[in-house]
Amino acid sequence: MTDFRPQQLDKKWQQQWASSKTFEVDEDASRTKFYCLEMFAYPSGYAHVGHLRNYIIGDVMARAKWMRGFNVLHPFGWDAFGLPAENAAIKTGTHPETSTLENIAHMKGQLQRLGISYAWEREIATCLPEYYKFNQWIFLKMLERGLAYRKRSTVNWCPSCNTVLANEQVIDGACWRCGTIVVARDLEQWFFRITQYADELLEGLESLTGWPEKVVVMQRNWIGRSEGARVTFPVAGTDAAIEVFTTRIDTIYGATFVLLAPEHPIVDRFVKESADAAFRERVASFRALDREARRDGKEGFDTGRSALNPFTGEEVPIWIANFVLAEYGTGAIMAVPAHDQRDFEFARKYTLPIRVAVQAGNEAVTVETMTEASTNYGRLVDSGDYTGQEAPAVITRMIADAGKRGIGTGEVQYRLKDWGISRQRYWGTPIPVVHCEKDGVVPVPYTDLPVELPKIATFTGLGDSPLAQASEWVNVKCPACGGPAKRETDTMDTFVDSSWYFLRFCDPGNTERPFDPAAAAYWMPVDFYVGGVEHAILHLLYSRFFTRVLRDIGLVDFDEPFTRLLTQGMVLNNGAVMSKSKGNVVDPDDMLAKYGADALRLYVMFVAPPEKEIEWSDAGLEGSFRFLVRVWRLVDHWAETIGGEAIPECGDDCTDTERAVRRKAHETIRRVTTDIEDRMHLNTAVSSLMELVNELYSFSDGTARGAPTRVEAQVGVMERTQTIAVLREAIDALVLMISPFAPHTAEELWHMLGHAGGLAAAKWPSFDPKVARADQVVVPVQINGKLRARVKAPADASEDQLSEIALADATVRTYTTGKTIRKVVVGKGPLVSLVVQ
RNA sequence: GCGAAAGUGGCGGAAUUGGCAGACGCGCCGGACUUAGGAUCCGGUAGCCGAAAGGCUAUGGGGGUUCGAGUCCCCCCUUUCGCACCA
Repeated sequence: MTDFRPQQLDKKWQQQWASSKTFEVDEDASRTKFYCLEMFAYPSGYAHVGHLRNYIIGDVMARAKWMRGFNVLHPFGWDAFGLPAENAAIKTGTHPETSTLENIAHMKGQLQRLGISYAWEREIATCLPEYYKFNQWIFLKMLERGLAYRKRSTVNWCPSCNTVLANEQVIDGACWRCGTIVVARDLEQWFFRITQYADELLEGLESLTGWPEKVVVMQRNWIGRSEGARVTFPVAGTDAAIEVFTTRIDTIYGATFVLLAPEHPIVDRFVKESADAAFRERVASFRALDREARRDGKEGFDTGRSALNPFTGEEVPIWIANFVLAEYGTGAIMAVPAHDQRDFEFARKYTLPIRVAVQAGNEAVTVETMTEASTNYGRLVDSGDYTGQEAPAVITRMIADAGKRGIGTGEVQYRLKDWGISRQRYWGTPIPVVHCEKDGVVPVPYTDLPVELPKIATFTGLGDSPLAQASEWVNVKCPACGGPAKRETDTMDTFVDSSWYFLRFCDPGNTERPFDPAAAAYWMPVDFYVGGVEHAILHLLYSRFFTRVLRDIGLVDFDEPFTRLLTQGMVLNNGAVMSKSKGNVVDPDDMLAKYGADALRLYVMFVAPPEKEIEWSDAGLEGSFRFLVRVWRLVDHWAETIGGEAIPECGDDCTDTERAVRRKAHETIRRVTTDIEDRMHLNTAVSSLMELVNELYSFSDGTARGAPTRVEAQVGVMERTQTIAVLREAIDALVLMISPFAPHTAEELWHMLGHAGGLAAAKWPSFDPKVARADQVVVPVQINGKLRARVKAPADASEDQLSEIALADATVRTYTTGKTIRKVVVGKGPLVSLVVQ
């Protein structure tokens, strides 16, 4: 008996994989590629077991694919720029670069101790100039194409992080990272024109059949396409006009007032022209409200002005309302209280007129009786020439008429905004432009890339942009005129880094371009992508955007970067997500010291399907460890006896028991293979392997103490070459199939079984349906819907034969004698169902 | 409020297309081996009735379709997640 010492095996095989470069790959046109990727990590310095789950999921997939003959790219890297390192520098004085590189080294060690099969020579870190040079390269390309542009705009400012946030980084009016309430601030910013791709990003979702529906829906909602019309309402008594966006132009005869966002530009004019100090104040106080406060209730006030409804010619009052969003549509709406719930509430609150313009449904809607807005489409009433016509056709007609009369036009609006990428931070990619007094914004020439981050010694956390302090770096000659100029001191949002890193892995050493298009053509798209659902919108949408931009630049020739997406569930402990502050983290190194990497890997895969959240359990881990010990003992027990035997041909000379073991082995191969490859049910794959082990134990009873086994107790049974061959086949298959989950143990066992060469070179076992098929099947018999008997039948029995056998059965006959058999159904399974009366 | 997913033993979870509900594991109970067992092996373990054979009841609740429903349809309850004035 050889002892199972997982810690030694971990070390031995990890060294072996590293020294023989087992997982390093090259393009090979003769082989089918498989690109398996887990979302790269922010190097916080320490990963608890909750962080490790998706790497294990990816590794199981990668290793299984490897054995199935694919050329597997399985790389890893670091999302290494970002706020936490800079915040730490402010606190401790440690330079972000120092702490980041240390953190990377530590976390890399953690992943290596888990035995994840990464092609480490492709490792990338976004904070290195070799990488971010190409953030800058892509930025310049986008600038050339008008996809990167500058605009002055109100942005979200986090007073705590001292930086601008993208819309997507604001959650419920608060900073996504620190939770501080965001305030508005006006700054000159860089934007990526993602809205130019809005329709394409939306349509592309249709093709993402390998993504969870949930994520597709979230993206669709985020893009938020809506078709409608822009209609012009002239302001009475002036040459000005207010444009509104509406999806319900069919209700325009019911528009009884116009609402403006407090920030709407025309409000400035009203304020300027107004002598009323109270009016000014109300405007100012409305503008000061954050999103949170505006949600509390619908508030508004009259501007004293009125607008002309271009369809009716009627004058309607103009109000300012807190719930009208300045950043959506035109920042102004026509209010139709009869047919919009929000307008209805507003009208009732301020007793503004309500007028019905559409009748939907059977019961007529009247202003007097309605208690809520009637929002369904229907037949128009009191709508001039359009009266009696029906939506949606009338909408098309009204938009066309508005166009002819020059009072409106069809328009599509998106909830999606252009992506603000400027960050007033140090630890990020410098934006490669200079500001020249004479030439304005001048791009840094490609030949001068990368614009390297200067070393800054002290981090105060005060001021707008830390880079502004590095005066030697800031002051440069203008690339265009040679005169004095200043570098841009903002850095890029780190989501830029992560929007194309998966492409860099295809060719991480390229110094001329982000990557070689030929390499990307071979490896991309990513076949299997694993990561947290928290990236369902931002990272995944930006990556889809970047992929299209790079396509238009000519670097890739596909649209969608990720074919199949798996969003793994979180790991909870004591009902909560693991976090240091909650004090419920489980340290992987503790677990490795106690049980080894394989038990940890196996447990995390077995306890629940990958996309579900799991609750950490020491007892569960212990159970997985026990299972590995069982496997170890089984193989150890038989290794010598069964060495060198060929795969059996189980003919008539095999016993029933032998045939049963072969059947179980092949059935397990079938189940594990489909569970891993088709269904991603890794938990049931493991349970199938456990069943096989149980079967082999009852066959061979491989106890630790060498107690007489059942098989050995039968005289002469071990002389049967068939027995040995059957065991050999089953045990080989077991070790092969367990290897993606428990690679260290499997490598050692494979070696013990006398196989030359590592498992990565071994072939996944193949399933033989002929072997898996039983000669006899047990057929359940239902009588009036209740299970009453089981009968034995030949596996290839026809439906008629099955009914015959069932009806002849003694138990069945106790239910049928003296009664009429009304119906006999033979179902899949097979199964016989009788209706008896 | 809108949208999505889910609800199965003491627990985590199985059940692939409508076909034997509870695989597999944890826990618990019993046995074997033992000076000992928290090691290992074997067996049992949804609930109720029964000595047993067996029967009855069970997949959040209520209806329906079907020879047959955890699975499909309708209504309701609960939980989780996402979105939340997007005109």
